[in-house]
Amino acid sequence: MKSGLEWQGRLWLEGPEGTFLGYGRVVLLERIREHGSIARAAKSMEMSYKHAWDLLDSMTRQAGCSLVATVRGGKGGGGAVLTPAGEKAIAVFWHYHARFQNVLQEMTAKLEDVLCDEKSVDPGS
Amino acid sequence: MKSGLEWQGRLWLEGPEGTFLGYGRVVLLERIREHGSIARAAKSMEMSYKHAWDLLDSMTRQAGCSLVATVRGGKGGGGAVLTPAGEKAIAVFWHYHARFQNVLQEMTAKLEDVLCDEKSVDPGS
DNA sequence: AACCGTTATATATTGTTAAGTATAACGAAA
DNA sequence: TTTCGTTATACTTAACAATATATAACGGTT
Repeated sequence: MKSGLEWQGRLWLEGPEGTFLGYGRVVLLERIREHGSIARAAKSMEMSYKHAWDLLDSMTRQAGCSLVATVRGGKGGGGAVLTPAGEKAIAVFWHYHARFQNVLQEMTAKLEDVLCDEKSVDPGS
Repeated sequence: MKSGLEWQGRLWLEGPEGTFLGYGRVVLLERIREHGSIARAAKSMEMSYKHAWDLLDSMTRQAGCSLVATVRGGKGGGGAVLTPAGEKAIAVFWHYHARFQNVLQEMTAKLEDVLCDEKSVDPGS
């Protein structure tokens, strides 16, 4: 990384309605697992409840099943826990995300120096 | 791709000020090469001139040299052509972008079916 | 000298995305 | 039956990004 530049990227799983599973959505799922409610999960990542709910709604519609099971009323007012599908979604995403990051890192390592000196246009290995 | 889902991603080269080189910026450079002016390049991709100019300015500052050489006044009012650095930027980006797309395609091919049935949480190979 | 389409730059407008706010329904527990 | 914090939903406001518009400078050509 002689040039001070590095390859970066975003990864998401594309579904029929656009994004199905991406970084933010997976973090949201993890926060729900951690906090036991959509409201507290959203607050913990400075996201509005509405936005969080919309994301979950989008995921649920595209997955064909709920990734979280919600409860209204009752002790504590209700809450939300991950379904097995929700757990799997997290695991699958991080699995591929790790690969993805490795590729970016390799690409950065191979990135040769500078554009500005009068050299060839060969992009490298 | 049994599930109808596919991995998608965005790739960019990160510099000191954020994005240095990404898909849209590279297409802009190519359009400048094609049209010979920033104004026509921007119009050809339904981008405002200002936005195009800002992108070029950002690239120039981060590269440490101009990726396009501009001329004001004169025949036709002026224009812009790519510098060798600009040509190299295009070549480098597409080189890595192709790799990147290959990885996404491989990942999609390995993506196993569905989240919703009661199976293991194993993310696959 | 006047003209032209461009670069370069500033300011205003639009449009989109997310946050903010409000309200109703929920239902176990006190 | 009242209370509680939540889910679920609608509506409003704010933040941001990009477009749109405006203006000056440029300099070869006519």
